[in-house]
Amino acid sequence: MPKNSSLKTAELEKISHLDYFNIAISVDCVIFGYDNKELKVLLIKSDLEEFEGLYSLLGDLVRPDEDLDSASYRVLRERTGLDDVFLEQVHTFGSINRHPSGRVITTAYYALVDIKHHKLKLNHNDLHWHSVNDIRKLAFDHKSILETCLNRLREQIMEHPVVFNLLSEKFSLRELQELYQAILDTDLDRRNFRKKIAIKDWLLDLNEMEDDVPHRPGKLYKLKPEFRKKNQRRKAGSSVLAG
Amino acid sequence: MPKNSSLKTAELEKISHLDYFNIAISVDCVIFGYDNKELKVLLIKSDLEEFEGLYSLLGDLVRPDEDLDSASYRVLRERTGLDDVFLEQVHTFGSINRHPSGRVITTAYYALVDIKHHKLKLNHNDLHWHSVNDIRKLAFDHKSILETCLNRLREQIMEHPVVFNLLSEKFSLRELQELYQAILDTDLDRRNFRKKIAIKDWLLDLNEMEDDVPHRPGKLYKLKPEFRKKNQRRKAGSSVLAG
DNA sequence: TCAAAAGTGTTGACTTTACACCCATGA
DNA sequence: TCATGGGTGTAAAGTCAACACTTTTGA
Repeated sequence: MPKNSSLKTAELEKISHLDYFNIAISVDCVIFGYDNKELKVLLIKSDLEEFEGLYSLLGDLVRPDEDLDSASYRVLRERTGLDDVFLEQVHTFGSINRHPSGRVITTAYYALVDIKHHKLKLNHNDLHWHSVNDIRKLAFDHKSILETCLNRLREQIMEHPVVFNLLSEKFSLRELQELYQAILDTDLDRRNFRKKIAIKDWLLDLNEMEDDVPHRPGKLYKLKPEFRKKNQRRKAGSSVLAG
Repeated sequence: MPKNSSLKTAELEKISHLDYFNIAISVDCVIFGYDNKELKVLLIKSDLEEFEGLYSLLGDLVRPDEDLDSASYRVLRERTGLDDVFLEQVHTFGSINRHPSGRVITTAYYALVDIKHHKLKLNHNDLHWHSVNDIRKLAFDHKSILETCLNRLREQIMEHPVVFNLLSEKFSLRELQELYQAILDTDLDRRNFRKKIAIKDWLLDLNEMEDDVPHRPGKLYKLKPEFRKKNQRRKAGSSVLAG
């Protein structure tokens, strides 16, 4: 018994919304990896004739029964086989003509994966890792999406312990510094870098040494478990069901 | 003449997208104002029966022929009459059940307006300014959207000259400090605050004094013109046409 | 024995914080 | 003459950037 007769119910409003269900929504994932002292991004050959020869980010339309985070997580899982991955929403791109097939608004996420993880299996011949620095042109507005995500990554890395998702579990301080340098595209002072990392107190000294380097080996560290966060929501939800 | 016959054209792909045109997309604006030493937000009484008695943010569905920024700008203009407003995208909320009328994904923006601007005209009886600190419950997931936008605002204000959009053109350093305190919900040291603002070099000394205060009047300042940015894209586009 | 990187401290510049007094104005 | 806020400087603590030498290891 509504007091105010001008109130609509959700059911009634649904009808008037129908006109607007003609914009599609997608997610695009900027999947970063790290190899050979370079920051990489996972790209696929575009399957649209309009963009023949160009690469694009990995994305898909959002399904009616999944939320945005799940959709990007699904894209990631389908393309890489990985299911415990750091993933963060960055920005939504909604220019009218950004997609030649029609009106598609896309929400961009960035993901950080260990390019050497044993579970990583690229599921498609046209999927390849590209050095971020070498990328000139991408399909759609994906170059601009990539830049936005790279900027976000750069803002995050000194404040939050995220880059460890790009490394194997054990790493030396040299490897860590090289990774920071690759992301920031700059050189860092070794002593200052080590001091800064020490203050954060993110690392656990494993009392192990590198054994595969052609020079004096460094100590190995791993991220303290309390700072691992990756994709919490998913982990909680699925691990109960998976038993 | 495509070399690879598996390439689709955009026209072909359009068909397979049709299944997905059943998610609506909206924008929601967290419109901040400042009055009486309190940070305010503009809310409207929800017109959905499900949320009777609750307030909600100002939003609307995105039209097929407008981009996201334009849509949020339109909401702002329609609701406040203002057309030169600071507006920034914050985050996109896409939980499956966030809207009782169906699947609606929303992109949140925050706006900063001068609550005393002579052009400001609230176009609806159920539109009111609410103290951010007093808000308990909002319709939909709007409380969480508000919190996300408030956090973003707090992150921005020391780095970027944005808060001036909440003040009249001329203001004293006391007014500016009170505004920062309202946004951050904390007290600031007067001398340190003034030093910090002086270093930014954002302000122009107008060589005028307050004349409406019951105590010693302070100097008046305004933001240097080169730091005004508000909604650049719109201004550029419309001013040419408007002549 | 050489090449490569590990490991490690100090100094100066700068930034941040805490803190107190006199002044100008209107009521 | 009182209450209110305007306006101002300094010292101590902390942070940041620059910089060099000795050690360990593998080749």
